[in-house]
Amino acid sequence: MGTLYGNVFSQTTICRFEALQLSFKNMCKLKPLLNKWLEEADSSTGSPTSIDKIAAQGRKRKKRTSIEVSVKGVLETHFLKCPKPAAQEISSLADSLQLEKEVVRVWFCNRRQKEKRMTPPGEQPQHDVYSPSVPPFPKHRQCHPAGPGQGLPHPPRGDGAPSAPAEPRTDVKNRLYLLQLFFFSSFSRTSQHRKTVGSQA
DNA sequence: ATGCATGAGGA
DNA sequence: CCTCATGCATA
Repeated sequence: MGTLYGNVFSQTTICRFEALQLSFKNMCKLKPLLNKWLEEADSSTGSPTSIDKIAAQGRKRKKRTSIEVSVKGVLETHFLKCPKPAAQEISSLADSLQLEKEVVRVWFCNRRQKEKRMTPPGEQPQHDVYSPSVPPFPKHRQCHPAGPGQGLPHPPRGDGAPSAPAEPRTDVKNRLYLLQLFFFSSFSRTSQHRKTVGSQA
């Protein structure tokens, strides 16, 4: 048992799902899985739902290179100017920062992904003319392993603009709204616990 | 909870 | 090379 989550997804994914830090598509895909877990935990029969997991790769993982804050600052600046630099730009940038080109490339990739994640709290979903069969989303919040009892999923992040939360994205509201619907229909039951996932705050 | 990384799939 | 879904490792 010392091993990880013998079950399906990693703590990372669960966490990101709950924090709404996944793409909309990804969120849709994961919802059914999470439901399975909830049922499982609910019946508490200990039925080991194993839906497989991609087999382990027999390759050594590169040691995580931690980038210094100052360097991150530089990268961030460049990202604001050009989110998708060409290979050559990456090369020179990496060179001037004394980093491997690959590291810089990956950094940009991840940065772009981050940009596309679910909108962090700050704006509330709007009432649009969508499905009339669902009540207005409550302010619920579901099982948090050790959460004292807060209703908000995540604190805001210092993204530079303290008073200008303007989102350049357009479908954000749709995403949020649909998610609320998902969660509402999914978690409006009992069950407050989930097993597996050995280490959480 | 998040940062850096891998890998599959796509132009 | 990119995007996307995911996760080991780390803060």
